[in-house]
Amino acid sequence: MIICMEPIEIFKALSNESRLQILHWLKDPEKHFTPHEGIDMRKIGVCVCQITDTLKMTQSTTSQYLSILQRAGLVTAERIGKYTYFKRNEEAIREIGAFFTNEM
Amino acid sequence: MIICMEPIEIFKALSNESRLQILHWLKDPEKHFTPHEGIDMRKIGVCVCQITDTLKMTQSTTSQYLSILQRAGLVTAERIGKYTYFKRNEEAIREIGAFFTNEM
DNA sequence: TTATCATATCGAAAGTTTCCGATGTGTCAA
DNA sequence: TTGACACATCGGAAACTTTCGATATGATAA
Repeated sequence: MIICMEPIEIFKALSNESRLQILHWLKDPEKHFTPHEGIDMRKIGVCVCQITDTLKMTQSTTSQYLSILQRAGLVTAERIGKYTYFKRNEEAIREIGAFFTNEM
Repeated sequence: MIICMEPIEIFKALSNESRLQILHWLKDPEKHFTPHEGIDMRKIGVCVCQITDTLKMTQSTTSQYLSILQRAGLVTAERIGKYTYFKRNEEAIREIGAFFTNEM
């Protein structure tokens, strides 16, 4: 187990339709977002404003939800210039799947 | 997918220390409960009053938590005489693990 | 049939989550 | 160096969850 998991934090983060939605969109970012030029969405991520648009909630709510997902370890953030790009933490998600299968 | 899953309901059910605890105890019932005579805890389950004792919360809370776990499909209940025996739904739990690994 | 035990359900106080608008902070371009 | 944009954070109203005690329901035994 490389990533330190707080199962309750993870399950809480996943207990909300919008956050589940975001995680799902980020699985296939090309389908749901337009890339910034020079940014590979799959490698770097998607910025908060694009997620805000797709989510149809305020920037404030989107930012909070992303930070809940980040604290749970489900996504990672990278700031480039004025944008912060979020992408799935596939390794952590795989480990949670394994945890569920083996420990639950 | 045999069992109909509501991921949000499942994650909500798992977002609570006591409910996670119950699910964990039921994995190895011999370790945490005393069997009723003639009842194989692994096959039939554990009654609400024993779970109440181990949980150290009221009967009312325990009963509600079990019913949340049941609605999420994580446990099943069987009434025998005046007792209701709850046990893990191993198949559903396995499917949730698979769902997590494949769909999340 | 009534008393008793096991369980479920109701109603409520306290705590948490959801989601917002307003405001603060970091970055870049003019 | 200021204006504008992207993002984070604060404070709060409404909705939901946690947990309880009281009470209802179901089953059995006397």
